[in-house]
Amino acid sequence: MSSSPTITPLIHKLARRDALSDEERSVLAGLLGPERHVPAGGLLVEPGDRPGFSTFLVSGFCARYSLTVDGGRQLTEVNVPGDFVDLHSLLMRQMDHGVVALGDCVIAPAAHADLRRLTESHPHLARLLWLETVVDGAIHRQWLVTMGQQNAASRLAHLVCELYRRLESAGLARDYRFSIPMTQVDLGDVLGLTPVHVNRVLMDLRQQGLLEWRAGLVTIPDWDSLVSLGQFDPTYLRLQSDVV
Amino acid sequence: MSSSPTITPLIHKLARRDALSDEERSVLAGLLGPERHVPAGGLLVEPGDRPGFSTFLVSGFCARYSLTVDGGRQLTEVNVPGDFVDLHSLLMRQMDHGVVALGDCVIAPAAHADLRRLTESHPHLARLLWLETVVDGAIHRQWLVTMGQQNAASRLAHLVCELYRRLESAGLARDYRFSIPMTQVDLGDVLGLTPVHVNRVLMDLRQQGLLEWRAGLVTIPDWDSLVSLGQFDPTYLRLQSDVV
DNA sequence: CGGTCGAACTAACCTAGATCAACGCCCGCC
DNA sequence: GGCGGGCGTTGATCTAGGTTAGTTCGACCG
Repeated sequence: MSSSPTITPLIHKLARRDALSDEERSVLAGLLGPERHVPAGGLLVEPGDRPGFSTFLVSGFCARYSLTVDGGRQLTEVNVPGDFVDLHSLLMRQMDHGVVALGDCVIAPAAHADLRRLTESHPHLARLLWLETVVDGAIHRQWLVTMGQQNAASRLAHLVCELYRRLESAGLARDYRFSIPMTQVDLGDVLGLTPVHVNRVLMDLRQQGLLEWRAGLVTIPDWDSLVSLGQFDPTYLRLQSDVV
Repeated sequence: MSSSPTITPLIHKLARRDALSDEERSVLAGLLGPERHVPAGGLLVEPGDRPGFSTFLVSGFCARYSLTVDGGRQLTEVNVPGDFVDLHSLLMRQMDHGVVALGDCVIAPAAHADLRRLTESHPHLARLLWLETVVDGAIHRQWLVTMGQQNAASRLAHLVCELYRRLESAGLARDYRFSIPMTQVDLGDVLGLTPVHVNRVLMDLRQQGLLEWRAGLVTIPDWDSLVSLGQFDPTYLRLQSDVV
């Protein structure tokens, strides 16, 4: 069980928030189990599940979703490589939502028993993981603000800005372009819009030269304008150090 | 510094989720500092603050809010007595949002230094507090679902159901009635609606015999219908035991 | 090589909710 | 005892986004 390269994104991510000792790094290295592949559209977790482990996203993209009784689907967060998609299931045993693979994903489990043991033996690491779940909450709050106060174009702009910064920070985006396997239907489920209207907004932003989103490839020709349209302020993502 | 009655709602709340030892109870009892009063409309925390303590709501109601550049205000959670309103500030130092008193409030601080010490010495308690922040995230997710998928009337119905169950669980509501100092403007800021439309929806539900909301006093004549209108399922609130 | 399926795109029409503008009520204040 | 400011209420009008019902195009497949 030597440390696999799987874990390095997690170490990088936590170390960006606060310094990690060598010992802490080696504890993290022992946390993840064997990798597993999930095809596009597959479910990593289903609502109501009581998993015995939390799932770490090694590569690919997935999203948390909830279904409504009348057939609606709302995506409540998009996860990028380096994220724990359901770390909170350590505390809240039964999943209140599912997680769907947007494209092909590689995931690795971290057993709850090990995580619980970690909270006993390594409180500083535990606080860093706690912070991960707290940042999820901050992302949710920000999405609530955009849903409640901004129109479709602003919401879309905000989402693209958030994804770009998070991917950039994970080393998966640069030069204002990135690729992500989300269809216009998926976007509608994130933004609370119909696919038809997503398309209209997308065409509109394209014509204004603010955004290209074609075949999973996103290009941002005018970052500043997109930021101001989406009223995007990245503070809530806590991508810089924030000692805990 | 003997234990004040201030702390008992917190002990009750945590004990509802998992058994607490006498020693854990006494640690909690030593956590809260002296009470402070905040008048209606006052700010418990402002965006950008870096508080050295987390604020516990002893009595009254408050709400987390974010402001947008064009003058909008979005309330992202309503807090009821027994809630920590900014427990996450222990991890995420700088506040990404503010907290406003909806009516007169009594609050008590828990020093971050003490909380951090608690995570070292009492991991089980730490996990219970972690769960508190995780439940906040679940509430945010549920609100995202209602914002994205439900119309004004359903959103309002859902909010009232959530408030009733949370207040009931805190011993502050029974017989399908409770009082809460929220104006129609506040409701609009929660639901992402204009006060005008909140009023129309309220009048409508009143005429249908589903809901009375007058002068801060809420009455639910037909709980089942309100639940089904709001598609309310209380699981996400974790009001029952959920061993951690 | 035609057939099917998923995804992007388009157009015509419709409604939930916003906007704007009053008006009444109550309560605290000068 | 008048008066100004929240708060609730109402009506007329407007618009962002939903609904319905397509077309197009490329990828895969038998």
